[in-house]
Amino acid sequence: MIAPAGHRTVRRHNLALVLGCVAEAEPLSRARVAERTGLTRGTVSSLVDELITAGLVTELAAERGGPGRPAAPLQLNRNGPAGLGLELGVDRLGACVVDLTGAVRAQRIVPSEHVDADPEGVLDALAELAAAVRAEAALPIAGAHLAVPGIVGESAIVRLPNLSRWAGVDAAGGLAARLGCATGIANEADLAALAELWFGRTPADFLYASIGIGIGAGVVIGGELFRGPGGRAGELGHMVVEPGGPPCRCGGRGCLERLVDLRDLDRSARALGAALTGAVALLDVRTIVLGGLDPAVAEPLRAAVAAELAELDPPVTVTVSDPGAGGALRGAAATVVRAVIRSPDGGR
Amino acid sequence: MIAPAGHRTVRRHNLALVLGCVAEAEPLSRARVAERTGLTRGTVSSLVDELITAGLVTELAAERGGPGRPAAPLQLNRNGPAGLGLELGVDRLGACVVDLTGAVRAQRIVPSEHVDADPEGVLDALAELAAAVRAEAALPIAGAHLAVPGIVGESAIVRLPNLSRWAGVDAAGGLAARLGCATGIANEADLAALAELWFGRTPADFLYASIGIGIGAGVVIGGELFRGPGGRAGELGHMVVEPGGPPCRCGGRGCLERLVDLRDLDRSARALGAALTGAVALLDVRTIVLGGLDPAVAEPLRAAVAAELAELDPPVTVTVSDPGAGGALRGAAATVVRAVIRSPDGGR
DNA sequence: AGCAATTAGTACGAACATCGAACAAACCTC
DNA sequence: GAGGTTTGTTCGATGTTCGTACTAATTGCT
Repeated sequence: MIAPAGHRTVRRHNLALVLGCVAEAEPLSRARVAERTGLTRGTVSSLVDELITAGLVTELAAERGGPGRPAAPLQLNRNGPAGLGLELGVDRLGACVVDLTGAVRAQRIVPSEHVDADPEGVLDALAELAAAVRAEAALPIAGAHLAVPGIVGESAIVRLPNLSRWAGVDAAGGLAARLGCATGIANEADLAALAELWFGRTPADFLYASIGIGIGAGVVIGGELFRGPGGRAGELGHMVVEPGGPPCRCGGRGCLERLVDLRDLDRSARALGAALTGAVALLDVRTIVLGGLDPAVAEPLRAAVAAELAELDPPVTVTVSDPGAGGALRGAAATVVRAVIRSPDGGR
Repeated sequence: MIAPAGHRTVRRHNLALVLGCVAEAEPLSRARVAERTGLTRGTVSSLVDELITAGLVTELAAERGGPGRPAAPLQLNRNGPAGLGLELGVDRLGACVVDLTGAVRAQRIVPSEHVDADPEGVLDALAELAAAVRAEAALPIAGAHLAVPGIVGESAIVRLPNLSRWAGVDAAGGLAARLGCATGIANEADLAALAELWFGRTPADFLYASIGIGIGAGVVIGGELFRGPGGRAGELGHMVVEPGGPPCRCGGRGCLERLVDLRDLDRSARALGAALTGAVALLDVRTIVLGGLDPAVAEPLRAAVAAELAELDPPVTVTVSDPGAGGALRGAAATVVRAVIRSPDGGR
């Protein structure tokens, strides 16, 4: 409720509407787009023209079949602006390029132990990796997004529990300078949750629990990431599971993160069950996705956690993350192209 | 991303923009509204004309002061459409009328023990109470909203833990028929949280914990109520505080609701502290408002809970609800007028 | 008194995006 | 090859905002 609306606003809105429609169910003719969106065929034609000249949409050869003039199928431009995803893990670096449809066009992941390494040197290595996938994909890059294993504030890293040397480092800014394109940054669990939403088999509302070296979570409500007022929402690892238990660096006591040890699945499942029961009560999500797990551990843990939540009403479904979804790296890259699809005019 | 935008949409948006601007900082001249909204003075004139003929805004006598033509102050119409708030408590009934500014223009609260009473009879009594406040306020009623102590689904009561005879009763529909106006329904804690937001001294992000016969919570994020996918979000009472503790009817074990007993403030504060620590981690709210408390208990409990949360980083503020905010009843009534202000054309 | 300066609100034409309807294009079937 | 059907484009009408010029009403200075 801040900005006035005018002609421009309407055009922007409808441009995004048409592009989103094509992205959702390509290929689609102009006539079908008109039906789905409620716009006139004439208006759709005008909007599609603009999207084509912007390089976001392409028109395929006419498709003959039934009676009447054959439709010209529209689809997202596979050679249009792409997203560059970057990952700074505790023990690896990753980079990938995703095209407008979300397909991975190039990807590299290299092990890289950098707990004690100089952040600037790591950023150099990451930029080099990015250059390699960019060259391989040979697509125009609309922007980049970086996944980090920690809490992210306003475009700067606030806390990386397992990478203490990064405290206060402006990783997004450093990469933007090295790469020459706008670079966002977000929590690894949040981006993995989005990948699960876009490329996995989740409903529009779920909690993604990333159970790795720490425990993080990404919460998706209504198909949107729920970040909370300060961007720190979903800190599942600091739910209190054992009141009066061992103190945690967060200031609480008996936090989940300190009680989960995957060598003891029963104990871990009980702790996760308690934390997730609370999360379900508070957020009202009915699906839990467990991610970041070793394949050998995943299914037993899933079953044990599901048993802990079995009595809840309404019932809660517990699943394991979809390996095809692509994780935080693809989520980061897809975040960029999703932003393009949401506002095709690119902010003017 | 569903509806196409056109002239109509723009007009609606700007109408709401102007009305919201006046509501936020009345009285305000057309020129100031133009400055604040970014619209042209001409456009604002046109929009204000429409709002005045719709009976939502009134023009006061010109205000002389500095040089130049005196401004005609605009304000919300005190005699415009009003909201009817209704409350179905465990041991009382309430009704109130609130004008467009949110001011209470008539209010009645009567004790009424109806755990064993017939719902239809109770609705009759509530409708009668509503008729009385309507007559007293003598304002046109835009709609009604009902506050209930339980979980609300899609416009029907889903569960009222303390009023078992109401399971499955369509209270909103029954009241709409009796009152002759559209009637919404929501959880008591949610509406009390909104009252706190609109008429109290809270920031735009907080958790309101209603500690009465049960324990509920209303979560406000970014100035908006966070309801969750199924409208059940904020069930603080079913956070797990004592894993493996006594079973709860929700299917969990060791739920907060079963462990809080205000006669033992220390124990209650520890349990609340554990649940709220989890809520803070998950939702990232930094302010907790305690409501529904006896004045004698409120401050000691606040202090005890604040002590439990003292170590958290970033810090969390614990306050007691503002008695001037008006609680769920005023929140219900204000919900109606807020809806009018948000979409002044009334949906066409 | 009278006149300039200042601010508020109104009037009018231009720009722009959608809508509706008519039209042209391309294919299928008979 | 004629008729029917569906797709996509063209063109004028409608409606809303914007920019500019104009009128209105008051203060303050000469």
